[in-house]
Amino acid sequence: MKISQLSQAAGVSPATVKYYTREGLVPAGKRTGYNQTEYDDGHVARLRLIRALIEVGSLSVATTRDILKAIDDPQLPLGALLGEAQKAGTQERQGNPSDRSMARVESVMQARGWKTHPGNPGIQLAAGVLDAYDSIGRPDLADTLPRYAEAADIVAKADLDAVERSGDRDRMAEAVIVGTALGDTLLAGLRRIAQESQSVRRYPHAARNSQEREAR
Amino acid sequence: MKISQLSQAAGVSPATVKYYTREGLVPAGKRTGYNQTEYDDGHVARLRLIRALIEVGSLSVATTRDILKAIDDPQLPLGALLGEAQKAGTQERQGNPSDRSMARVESVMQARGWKTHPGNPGIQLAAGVLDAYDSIGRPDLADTLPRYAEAADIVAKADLDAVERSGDRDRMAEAVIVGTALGDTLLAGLRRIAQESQSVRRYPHAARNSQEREAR
DNA sequence: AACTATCGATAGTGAAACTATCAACCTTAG
DNA sequence: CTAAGGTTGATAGTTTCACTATCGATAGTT
Repeated sequence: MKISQLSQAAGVSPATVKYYTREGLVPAGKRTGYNQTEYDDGHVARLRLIRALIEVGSLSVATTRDILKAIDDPQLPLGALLGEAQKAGTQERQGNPSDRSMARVESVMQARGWKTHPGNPGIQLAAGVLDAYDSIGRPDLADTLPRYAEAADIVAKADLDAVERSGDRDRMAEAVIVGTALGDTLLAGLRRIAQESQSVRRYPHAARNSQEREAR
Repeated sequence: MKISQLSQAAGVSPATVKYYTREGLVPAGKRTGYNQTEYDDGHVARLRLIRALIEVGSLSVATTRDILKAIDDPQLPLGALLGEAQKAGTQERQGNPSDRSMARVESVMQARGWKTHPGNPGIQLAAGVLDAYDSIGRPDLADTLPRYAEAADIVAKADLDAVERSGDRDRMAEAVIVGTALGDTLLAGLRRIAQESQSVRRYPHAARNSQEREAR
């Protein structure tokens, strides 16, 4: 398969295929001459995965590269892979969270019986949100925390079940990566549906015509 | 309060204050001379809110502007405000989702008794993720859908409760906006904690030392 | 009077994610 | 066999985003 066919099959431009290859997201094809390189179905699958992570999961090219590297390492145990996957959607927090917010997150963890290593990126992420609630003068919004945690538990169980059902190590690895990265988006979508539904149920008289101007 | 004091109080540079003012995220201060403008505490609060939405919620400046405009419009009913808030984190989907995925999302909605208007951005978002699962050859990952929906329901109820507890219209409006935008991040964080916890519970022997290299 | 701060306007910067161009060089239809 | 067209890696250019810097005019401060 030549680059134009690969490009066609995967739905990305040849220039982009080259770019991803340079950046190390796609393995180089098999050179068969000065200007001939042979690609295969594995390349097509890889490109589709990349596009899904970038477009649907909103990952950066650099994050996607790191994650794919983890999948490609057959030595890496699943636990470590999960650690890599979790870094997606967790852009390096700069100002680290306050002790107070960290303590609140830890108290929720204790309440749910959650145990992780202390560097889990989700802890910083959650604590950062609590700090943000404080900084805008809305500490009351943090009251949702236990119920969010209950929801997170349900999702995490579903995630791990999906990984277990996947079969061999490589498919499990893929499920970890994809489930974590795209799962955030899926959950966000469902949350929006549920929110509007709840809103309609509680305020049946609310005007919603402003939402008609979708087509702009 | 002069711009340097505002800048100090809110933790953003004077240049950035000017930029946000130009872009319409912050109302102009009260001019008191050719080169004097007076700002107040409302400006400080607004800037803190902006920083929270952009840094913690990862919203773009343009999306933040649109959302703030909705808060500022006292005519806009809460339902319409929710619609605006929901557009955050829902970057215009370009290729619209397949009928098959839309149908799957709708079937979950029916199962949970969810009712929304058809243009709800979450529907497209969720269906897009299902399409992505298909495109990478992992339709099995969509089996998590009902359990994700259960979790979304719990979160949405917590969200609406928080809005109701907020008091007057303006605080409710703020809760809708902030809860939707930052809630995604909070949920993502908690999900990561719960995931690792589940993983540790199920695979107690998994090596996790690769996660020690946090400080890079 | 000297110094510093501020004003709006405009130009510049740096990162990210592509996209275009290039000259050299195969492949293949006619 | 040859001409048209596809392919190669390298490199340069483009676009968008979110700021950041500079400017000349002017105002308050010591």
